[in-house]
Amino acid sequence: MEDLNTCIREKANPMQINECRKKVTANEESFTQLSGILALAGNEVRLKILYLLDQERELCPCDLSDILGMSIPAVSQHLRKMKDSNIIEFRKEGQTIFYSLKTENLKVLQPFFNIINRMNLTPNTA
Amino acid sequence: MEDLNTCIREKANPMQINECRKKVTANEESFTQLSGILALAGNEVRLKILYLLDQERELCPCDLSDILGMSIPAVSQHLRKMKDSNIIEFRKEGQTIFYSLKTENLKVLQPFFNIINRMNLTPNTA
DNA sequence: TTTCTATTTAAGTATTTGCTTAAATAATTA
DNA sequence: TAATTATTTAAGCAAATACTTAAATAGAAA
Repeated sequence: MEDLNTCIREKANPMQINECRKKVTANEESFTQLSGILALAGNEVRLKILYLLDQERELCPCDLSDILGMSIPAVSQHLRKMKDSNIIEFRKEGQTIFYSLKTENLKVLQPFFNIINRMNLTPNTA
Repeated sequence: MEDLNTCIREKANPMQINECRKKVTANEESFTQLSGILALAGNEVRLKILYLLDQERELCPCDLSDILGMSIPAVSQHLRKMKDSNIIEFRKEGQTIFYSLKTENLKVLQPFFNIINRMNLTPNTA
């Protein structure tokens, strides 16, 4: 009873643990970047927004609010988060702002959209 | 000044909005499921754990704690979360518990691991 | 200019998250 | 049996989230 909550298994493989440590540190940046994008897409509202932007090419906060049935500020704050993380961009047309996906991140996001479309292969049961 | 914070654009396309609503409701379940998995992988610690489980086939909380440099209870709670969401499973060997990825979810997770591996194509600058 | 429309921003709040430490389980060994 | 080891669970807490409402900004139309 000297080092409580520390668990140093006799059967542990120090070589394996060391190799794993190396892999983690070598990819540290990738883990940070990727988990950031996944965290954004890991919110149901934002995943829907991303999916809709992919489908429609571009949409404004007003329409998104209408489609998703939630307040405009709520939508706007989600859009800002994604804009700040550089996964979406916008263009102005009068007082309307159209948001769209940044093509750079499509490689990461496209598989998700494919999954969503593939998951729902029974649109009308007829 | 009658319906503040509601924005009904004249230029909005009601057809488009209606189609979008349909798409969202048709895929409601997919959005919930997928965003759940993405939220799990959207945490940097958990993404590392998933990556390591993929690389090593299976690992115990003790070794993961050692590799990641964090407390065993912290690791254990992440593992529980992923076990509860059915993306990992475990087997017992004595008092050691080995966690591994559930193969069902590999289709969703594999692209992430590929991205991590591809992101780091300059391991040693020599 | 004033009013209206589209959007953002700010402030407040309830909920969730991810850790900490301490205690509880459960299998193993002495 | 008691002590050790591997792990989980519980309680507590600071920080992050995601909404709300109200106010601010800015372009368009009257």
